[in-house]
Amino acid sequence: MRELFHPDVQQVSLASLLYALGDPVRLEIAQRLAREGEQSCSALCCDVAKSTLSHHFKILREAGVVYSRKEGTQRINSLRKAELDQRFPGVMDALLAVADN
Amino acid sequence: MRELFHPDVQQVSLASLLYALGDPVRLEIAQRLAREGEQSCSALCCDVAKSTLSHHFKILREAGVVYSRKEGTQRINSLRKAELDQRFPGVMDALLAVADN
DNA sequence: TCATTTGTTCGAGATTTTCGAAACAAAGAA
DNA sequence: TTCTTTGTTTCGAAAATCTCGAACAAATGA
Repeated sequence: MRELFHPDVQQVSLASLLYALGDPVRLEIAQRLAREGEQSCSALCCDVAKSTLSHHFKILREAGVVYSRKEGTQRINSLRKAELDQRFPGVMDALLAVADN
Repeated sequence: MRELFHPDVQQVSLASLLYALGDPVRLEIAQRLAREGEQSCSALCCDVAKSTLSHHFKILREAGVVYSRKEGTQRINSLRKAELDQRFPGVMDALLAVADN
C-alpha cells in the first residue's frame, strides 16, 4: 500500500468540505470517527462494497476530513479535527452536535 | 408559474443539507441570501445558464434551504434561517461565519 | 515460501450533473 | 390583445460520480 495524499486543510474550500460530508455514508464515517476515535476502514464497514468504501475514504481524505496512516496491513483513520477547527471554526462542532438526527 | 414544493425542514436530513450546500454556486447563493436578504433569481445571477440556475434553486428548495415566493413575474428567494436554526442548531451560523474563505 | 488479511486500483455499467437551446407559463405593460 | 420579462421545464449530449466485482499490492503469519 502506497502512502496516500493528504492536502493542506488550509487550501480546502468550504464547498469541498460540505460536498465530502454531503453523503450519508461519508457523514456517518466522520461522525463515528469523532465519537469513537480513530479506527480502521474495516471497523467502519457499512453495507457497501469494499471498493466503494475505499472510494468514500478517498473523497474524505482529499477534502481534508480524514487522515489515514498505515499500520500493518491496516489503515487507521482519524478525523483531522484540530486542523478543521482552525480552518473552519465552529463548523465541525456544530455538525457533530447535530449529527444524531 | 406554478407554486413550488417546499418540504418541512424537520424532515430534511443533515446529509441533504450538506449536499445542497456542497456546491460553489449553491453555497454562494445561500451566503448572499443571508447577507443581502431576500432577492430574485436574476439578482443573484451568477455566470451559469438560466436553466442551471433554476436547477440549483430546485435543489436548495428541496433541501429546505430556500423559500421562493411569487411576486409578479419574479420569484423572491429567502433563506429559511429560523427553521434551519431550529432543525440544525448552530450549523448555519457556523457555516455563514466561515463562508468568506 | 505460500496463504491470509486489509485496502487500493481498474474497468464497466448506471446514475447524476451540467449546459445550451427551445418551449412553456404567468404576470405586467404597451 | 400583443409584447416583454422572469423563471420553470424538457430535450439531448458531454462530463462527472457512484457502485460493484475482479485484480493487484503490501504486510503478517503459518
